[in-house]
Amino acid sequence: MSVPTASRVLSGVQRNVDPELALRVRNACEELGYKVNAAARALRLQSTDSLALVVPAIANAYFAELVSAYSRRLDLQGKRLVTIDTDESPEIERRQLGAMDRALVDAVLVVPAAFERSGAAITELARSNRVVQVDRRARGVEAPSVRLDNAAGVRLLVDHLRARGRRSILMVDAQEDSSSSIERTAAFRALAGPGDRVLEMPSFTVASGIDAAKLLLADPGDTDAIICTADTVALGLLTALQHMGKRVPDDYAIASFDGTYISDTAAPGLTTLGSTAGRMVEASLALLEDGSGDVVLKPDLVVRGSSG
Amino acid sequence: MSVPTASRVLSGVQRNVDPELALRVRNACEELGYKVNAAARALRLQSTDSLALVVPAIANAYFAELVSAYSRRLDLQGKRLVTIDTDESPEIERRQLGAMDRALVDAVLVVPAAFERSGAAITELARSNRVVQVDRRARGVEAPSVRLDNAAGVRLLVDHLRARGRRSILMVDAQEDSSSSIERTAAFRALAGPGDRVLEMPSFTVASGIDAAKLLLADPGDTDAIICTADTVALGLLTALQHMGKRVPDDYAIASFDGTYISDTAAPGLTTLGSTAGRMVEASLALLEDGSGDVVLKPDLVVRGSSG
DNA sequence: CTGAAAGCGCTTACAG
DNA sequence: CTGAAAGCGCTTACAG
Repeated sequence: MSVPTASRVLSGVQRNVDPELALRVRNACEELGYKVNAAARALRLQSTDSLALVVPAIANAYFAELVSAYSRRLDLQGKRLVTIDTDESPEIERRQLGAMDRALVDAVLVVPAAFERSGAAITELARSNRVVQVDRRARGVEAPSVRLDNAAGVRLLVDHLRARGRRSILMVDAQEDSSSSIERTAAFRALAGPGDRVLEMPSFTVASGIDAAKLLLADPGDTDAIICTADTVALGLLTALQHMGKRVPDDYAIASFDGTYISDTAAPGLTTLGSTAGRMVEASLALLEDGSGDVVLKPDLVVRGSSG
Repeated sequence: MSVPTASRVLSGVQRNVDPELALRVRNACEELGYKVNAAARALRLQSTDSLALVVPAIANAYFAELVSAYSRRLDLQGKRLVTIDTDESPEIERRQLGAMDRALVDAVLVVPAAFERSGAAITELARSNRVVQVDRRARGVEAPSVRLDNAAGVRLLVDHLRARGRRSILMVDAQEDSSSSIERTAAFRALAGPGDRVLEMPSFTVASGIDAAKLLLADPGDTDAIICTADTVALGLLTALQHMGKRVPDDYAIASFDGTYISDTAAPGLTTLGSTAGRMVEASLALLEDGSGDVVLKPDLVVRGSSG
């Protein structure tokens, strides 16, 4: 019963081993609590069965759902997903990506923390690892990407609100330097009329939504509709507006982007773009195989009570 | 310029290297995009600088905040945290823990998916890795644990609601087989009077909270106060009750357990137990050093508008 | 200060 | 079917 034999049994390689010997190997492992050393295996095989997913903020429902979608999908094919939270900080992201060796994960799926400041670390990482940018891009990075057609999403929401008779739309965004924010505000400004405006909050959180409601009521203008670039923000805004005596959708129609579970459970339900998590997962894993190009996903509209 | 020299430079070991040689090494690495192979390093050193955190559901705000707290804390000391989502499934948990080799992470922090069915996999893992159970325990596991004093938490909430004049309390829990659920419902039943009751929902989600509201209004009894065992559930319940024309806290006082950002942003704010994430992180990392025993954290009460 | 050598624990041609 | 040997890429006594 030699080391190579044990290896053949344990790694399930298709080379016949005497069944009785194999059984003895398995029993011995059981008894001794022996497990194959993953580092040695990775060193020898030059591959692991795990992928890394790097997200800016796991507490954001949108990213939490993305993590779940990847986890379930990869578990199905016997792979592991390790998730890293960069806390929206390009510095933490740089340190984490720097430590992410090809030897530990077969590939890295990254949602860049920032458009301007994430590029260098991701490009550096892409020198030695397979990398796909998910949901956002960073400036100047060659690695393939999967993302939403944000301009189309904005158009869908704006057209919907106008069709419902709304005249003055406020877009509530977070001034985080992300490619999706940039694309969304640019598309909105291109479509905007004189009564439309943009409000930049500090972060994609429920708290920002609440603050946005206060700012809006302090300077209501003609606004009769609101587009939030994240469900968490929309939730805070909706709740705060109601708490301050406003009716949704009567006084304010609200629509949002993410299509997370939040949109379905708010009261009234939030009109949003449908979740793209599933398609994003499939497209990014396909890009990992194939290797190049950018995938842009078409959004669709899910109408609920919040938009009237 | 030999391999050992490069190793000394790159691993920053305290052995003097000629500064000029060191510089040449660094330049060469820069140019070639060379990075130390983490698997080889782990194999040689028998340690990595990363810990694993295994949680049942990252989309649950409570766990999302726990992940963030660990991430920030470990980033500070130059370590990495890899997070694994088991989707509340003991089967996924078993596969993930089985693949989690000592060679890949220095230790595993695990929130068991289930009380009864997680024990075997965690015990098995503990044969070869340092393991600490966080927030929940699994039956029969020797590994140390950090958790909330759930009985004290229940007492705090019940006493508070009674002091506010409430007579009939409903506890809304999820029938997931977790140690915290078990401890909370047991403590509640021990304190309960004839008008108090327990409602078991399928999961710790906003949707369960909404369903709980419907069930409650279908059979209102004398209930005038509700304790939710998770903020997400409380949020769904609060929103749904308001939507169905009930006033909080006038008709129903609500209190919850987790103390996540949700409790602070609901309208009215949720009375909860204060967040223990920070203390849980510190205590669990200390246990990793020291090694044994169980830490039970004392809860405190944070009173907001939802409890009257 | 620097390099040759051993060894961490695997897997896989290769020889038998 | 089975085992001896080489080598994955590191780090660290050891010798110089």
